Amino acid sequence: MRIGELSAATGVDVETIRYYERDGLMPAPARLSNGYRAYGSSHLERLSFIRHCRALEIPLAEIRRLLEFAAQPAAECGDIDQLIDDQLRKVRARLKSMRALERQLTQLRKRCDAHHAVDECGILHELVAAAHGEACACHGAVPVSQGTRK
Amino acid sequence: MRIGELSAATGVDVETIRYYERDGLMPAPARLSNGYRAYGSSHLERLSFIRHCRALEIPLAEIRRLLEFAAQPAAECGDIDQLIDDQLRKVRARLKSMRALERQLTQLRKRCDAHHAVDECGILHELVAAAHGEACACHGAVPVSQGTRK
DNA sequence: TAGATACGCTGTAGCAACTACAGGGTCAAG
DNA sequence: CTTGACCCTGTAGTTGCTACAGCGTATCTA
Repeated sequence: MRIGELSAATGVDVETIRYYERDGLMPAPARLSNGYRAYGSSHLERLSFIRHCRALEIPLAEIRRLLEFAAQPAAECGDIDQLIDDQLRKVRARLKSMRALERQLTQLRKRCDAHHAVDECGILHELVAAAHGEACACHGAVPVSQGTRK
Repeated sequence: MRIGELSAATGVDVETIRYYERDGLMPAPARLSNGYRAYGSSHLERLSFIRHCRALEIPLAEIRRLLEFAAQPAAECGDIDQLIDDQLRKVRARLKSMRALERQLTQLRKRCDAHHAVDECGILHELVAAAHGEACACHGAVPVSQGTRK
């Protein structure tokens, strides 16, 4: 299988596959005489595994750990449970802050339903009021600065 | 006000304030004779405004637009409504995918409650099964690849 | 057999929004 | 006069990709 076929089979972009290789998540495959990468079914499985974990938003570093565990069948699996627990905790915390966010934005949106001049816009007023430290449930309710990720 | 005081007053990291200046979100302040930045109350307000918007996870580019609107009080505010609507849409979409994510992870976590050997770990088994293309509600239910915000 | 097109290769730079130095200068207190 | 807290600039790192640029290779058609 060449890289384009692997890409088509998994839905993972070609550049992303090469990136995973550079990053050490995918083993370097054999090469054809022309230098093209030649993948086998083990690569396809591994890539699917990675992709599935990514769908669960597990970071690459953790996926790396999972893959190491999978290679050591006799080891204890406590760390795996831990890893999934951590991920679940992260997701739940994020969920909580997103819900607060939605509430805030919905409220803000209600402040201005019609089109009028900017200096009468309830949205901007509210945003500016917040800058003056007036009633505002946002600050502190939602984490502001982190590696944002997305 | 020196940068450290502005930082303490707003809770925004000193490095972040300098970053906002480089990025053009904060105007370059006057300098003291020793080269230290000297801020006034307008800077404090502007920084609070930015911070409040960031708490709503409005991207810096959009905040820049909001600040431009605020400087033109006579303009139409339709674009502001639009901006908040867009943000709300993004947040809701993300919320939906996070909920799906939480369900998946919770299910996965149930597969392994006790500590045993890795090759008996239900979590890893399920993850590997997914790599074989077996029953899996994740793929497609949750967006996998993008600039990962967060 | 030439040319178009699609695919592959490496290597580097860009995105968002910060964060973290390194390597220096300034200032007040003890 | 030294210690420590603060400030400066400039650059590089973070995460997970994505997008070139500039090249070679393979395949199909005319």
